Order: sequence, then structure tokens, then C-alpha cells
Amino acid sequence: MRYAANHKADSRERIINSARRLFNRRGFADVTIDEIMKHAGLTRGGFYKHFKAKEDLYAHTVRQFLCLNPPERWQRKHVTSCADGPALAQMIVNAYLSRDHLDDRPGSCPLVALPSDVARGGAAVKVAFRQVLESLVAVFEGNLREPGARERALALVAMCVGAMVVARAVDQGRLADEFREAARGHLFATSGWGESVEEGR
Amino acid sequence: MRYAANHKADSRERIINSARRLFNRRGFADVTIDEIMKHAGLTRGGFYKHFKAKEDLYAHTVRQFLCLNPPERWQRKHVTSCADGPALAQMIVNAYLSRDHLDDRPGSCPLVALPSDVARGGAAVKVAFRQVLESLVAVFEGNLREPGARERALALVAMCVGAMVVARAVDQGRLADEFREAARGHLFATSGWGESVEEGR
DNA sequence: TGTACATCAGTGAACGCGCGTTCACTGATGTAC
DNA sequence: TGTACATCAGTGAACGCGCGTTCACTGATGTAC
Repeated sequence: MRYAANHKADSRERIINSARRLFNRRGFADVTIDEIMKHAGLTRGGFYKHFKAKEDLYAHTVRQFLCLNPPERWQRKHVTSCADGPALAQMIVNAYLSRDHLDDRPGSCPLVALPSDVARGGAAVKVAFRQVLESLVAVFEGNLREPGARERALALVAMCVGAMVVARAVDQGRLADEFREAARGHLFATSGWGESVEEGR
Repeated sequence: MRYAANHKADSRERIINSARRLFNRRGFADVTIDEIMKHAGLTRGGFYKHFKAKEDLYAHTVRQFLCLNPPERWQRKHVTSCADGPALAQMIVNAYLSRDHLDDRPGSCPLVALPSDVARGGAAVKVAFRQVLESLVAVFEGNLREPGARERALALVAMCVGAMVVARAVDQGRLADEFREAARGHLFATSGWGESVEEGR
């Protein structure tokens, strides 16, 4: 072999990474294979040495969010590795509802960036979306007191995702911030994870 | 004129209606002018007698949701015209979080069907999206007690929209139903609008 | 060690198709005179 | 009243472009013998 043993795997990872960031910004339909490959430092034709079709990428790009380590900028700033339990949950929520996350569309959580695309997509991408969703639900549920921990976790995850989704679709930064802050206030009032921290920017 | 005075306005309305239902199902990018015009009972070329470009439709289709009267099926079933105040708010929430609304993609609220598309769209469609959003916030806010009515309204709207958005993107009807029910339970517990009604189907 | 061949990630031109948009045309009616 | 012309919503062929996908090729390295 003329390439290192992990060379092809590295290329594949770069392609998925490139596609993930482009999909997050512009959706599945508007992004071309050519753009994806260029951002991965490759050319159009090579794509089909890695994937059977464009659609094969969708699930991989959604699932890749779970493997990001260290996480993207909006998470690095807010989440430190030394926390766990309610303190960790609090940090994750602050990161999720932060303005950094709102503004970082390429590095965004796919639950916020791609729900409409996934709703129209095939079975594979829906499975990946559900895995990301369930991982978020698990963090919430594990840090809420019984009884009804799961039900409250689902409602609060829906609120966090929903607040960010509408914040992204709105043309007024003021209203977007209101949604983020309202969700954060409501969440800390309901979960007992501690006070909402004022966000510098 | 060889057509009735309102003929062109009627055609325009049919085009927007056709586009709205197709966009709700498949998003802005995947729907073609040809399909839109066929569903409106017209042919491709006539589109440009009504709109300058495809993108001009987006805002009109989102805003049209506000004018639907009588509302679509999932609303007719749940909302009766004789209610107002908290009773009306309760009916609207039951309709919004109903399985009928979940399943009725063509007639869906655009907040649920199109947020990702709008987030990537132009200024006009974002204005229309915000108008629909604010109309929903107003219903909630007007039926919550001070203080903090607006903040709770924003949080609860985010939860309702978020629950429906993720329910649509998930591949398991069971999980989708859990989200709808969790949001409904949390909402009635928070708002004091009355008990959640078991939904027949 | 040297030579011929196999491998295979990546290249970039080409293909085929479909879409948004344009445009010359239709045909029924209104208007000028 | 009759005739010539203007109007304009709608038609459908055509254009131009870009995209997903295919394919013959490259070239560096590994392997057989």
C-alpha cells in the first residue's frame, strides 16, 4: 500500500467532518459533493471510494456529534471536565443554551441544526438523530429526582431544543436571546440544578 | 378582461396553498415549481405571472398559516369556536400537541415543519416565521398570570414547538408520543389551564 | 536483487438528468372610434 | 353596431446551468518469483 494504514480512515473522517459542518449550515439538499470534498482537501470523484451515495453521509454526520471530543467551541467554553452530576448537567445546559452555540452553526448540535431535514430523511438518519436525542435525555433524566424524572427530562429537552431551533429561525437577536434566557430560567427553576449564570459576551 | 375580477387572486391563493402543503412535507429545496403549479391546477410557465422567483413564495406560504380559517383538520377536531381565555388556550395546546397535528405534515404549523429551512432562508421568510411565532406566544402570554407571564410563555412555546419538532424527526412513534405527552403534562402543570385530556384516536 | 505485475486511494473529464427561468404564443374579452 | 386593436392569465417548448454519479486513468507502493 502506498498510503499509511489509517490513511483511508482519516480521509473518511475528514469527509464526514466537512459534510457535517456544511450540512449544519445549509441543510442536506443545498450542499454539493464537490463542496464537501473540497473542504476535506480532496476532489469530487474520490467520494465514491468512501460512500455509495450522498444520502449515506447523512446518518454519519449526525452521529459524529456524539464522538466530538473535545467538543466544539460552544461546549469547551462552558463545560469543564472536572464536573459531574447536577453540576455537569448545569454546565451542559448553559452550553446548550449559550449564544456561542446559537452562533456556531457549523459546529451546532444536529438536534438544533437539522431537525426538519431529518424529519424528511430516511430510516438511517432518523436512527442517528434519535441516538443524539436519547443521549441528551439521559443526561437530564439521570440528574432529576424521581418520580417522573423521565417525563420531566423529555419536556425539558424539548424546551431546550425548541428554544434554540426557534432562536435560529428568527430575524431578531433580541427575541432569540429572550427564548434562550426564558428556557434557561424555566429549566433551572424546574430542575433544581442551581442558578442560571449570567452570560458574558 | 376575459377572467372574473378575482380570478388572478384566486390562482395566486391556490399556488400559495399548494406550495405551503408541499413545502411543509418536503422543505423549500426539494419541491419544484412544476409540482407546485400542477397541484394548483396550472402549468409551469404561469408561475412567473404571480411571483418573481421561487424564493418569493417562502414568506407567503409561512404567513398563510395565520389566515387558515377554518383551520386545518388537527385544529378543527380540538378547537371549538365557543371557547376563550384559558379554555381556549387549553384547546389550542391540545390541538398543537395532538397526534393529528403530528401526522398532518402538509397542514402542519410551519414552526414545526420548517424551522431549519427558515433558519437558512432570507429576511422575508424569517419575518413571516416570527409573526407566526409571536401569535402563538401572545396566546400563551395572555392566559398566564403575572409576574413573568412573558418569560413562561416563551419557555412553554419553545417546549411545545420543540416537542413536535423532535417527534417528527424520530423514527419511533412511541418516543414521539412520549415527547408530546410529556410536553402536555408539563404545560398543564405549569400554566394552570386545566387537566390534560386523554386523547382518543 | 531485479523485474513484472497487482493494488487501490485519489483525479478530473464527461454524462445524463432535472430544475429555475424565459419567451413566443394563445385566445377570450374589453376598449377605441 | 361593427371593426381593429390592446390586454393579460395562462401555455408549453426551450435554454442554461449545476448537480450526482460514472469511469478511464494516475502513480506510488507492495508482492510474486
